[in-house]
Amino acid sequence: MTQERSIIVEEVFADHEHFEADELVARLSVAKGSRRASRATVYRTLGQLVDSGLLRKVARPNDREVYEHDYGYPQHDHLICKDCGELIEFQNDKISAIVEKFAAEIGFRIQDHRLEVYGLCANCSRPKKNRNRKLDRI
Amino acid sequence: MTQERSIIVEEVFADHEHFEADELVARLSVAKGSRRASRATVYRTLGQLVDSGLLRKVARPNDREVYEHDYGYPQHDHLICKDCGELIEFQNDKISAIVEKFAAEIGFRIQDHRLEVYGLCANCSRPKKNRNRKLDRI
DNA sequence: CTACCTGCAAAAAGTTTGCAGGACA
DNA sequence: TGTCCTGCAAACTTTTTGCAGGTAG
Repeated sequence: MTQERSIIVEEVFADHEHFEADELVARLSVAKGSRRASRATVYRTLGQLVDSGLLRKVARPNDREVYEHDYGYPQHDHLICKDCGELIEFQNDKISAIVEKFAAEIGFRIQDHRLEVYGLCANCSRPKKNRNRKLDRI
Repeated sequence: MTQERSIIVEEVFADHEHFEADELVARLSVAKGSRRASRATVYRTLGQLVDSGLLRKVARPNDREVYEHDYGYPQHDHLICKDCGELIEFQNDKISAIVEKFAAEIGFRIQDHRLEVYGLCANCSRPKKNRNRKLDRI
């Protein structure tokens, strides 16, 4: 356990938000009381946290892997807003059951799954907000 | 409609297999009776086919986008073997229904979804075959 | 003391894009 | 003829890796 790993783990588990590797790198590349960590170390440590089951990769909305806590949290999936990028968690006992039944029939051994539902969140699907958004971009 | 686009479309819709962009590029970079297409054109055309709803991206098993026909084919999802990479299609009326119900409750407007179930296919989960596989790699 | 870890910078892998010339209609 | 398309190569993005020096235990 090194200083770098400890600051990475602290930052990752400070809250239960979803995050991207690059964003974490950005937060950790500015020194916090002489503690910081480099890009390479952040990626290496994230890989270890995933391997050890503390984190999992949940989606890839913009070609960047999104991570979330996996230890002690129930299985769930995500709705992903294509406009603002928000991730909404949702529970799914039945879906797992359906998938498991099918897998059993064909002898497939499930390790995990990933359900990504794309669309527009309540906010972004309001016409007026959408129009403002588009104008803002010009 | 150019020669290049027509050969790409022909190749893509020649069968109903899943495919990766790079593999398609490889097939099309060798001339077929003076007809071929470059990497850039293949990527550009694939993007258009996805936008127009003829293709969709279904998974990303090895950091490469996997495409399949979307026009005229029923909604389905995939089991993905982590060992051999095989994609197994499976139908899922109930899953869509469950997701739609939840989305409706929170005002989320679904556009599409992607369920990727990872694990080992019947073949690869047989202990003996696995052992052979590992030895083969050395 | 030894093994493992870090940072840097360069490499990788897949995909996108600028540009100059070429094909479609 | 004008516009859109193609091919090449270079650019880009995210993530990984080689290497030389540093830290944990």
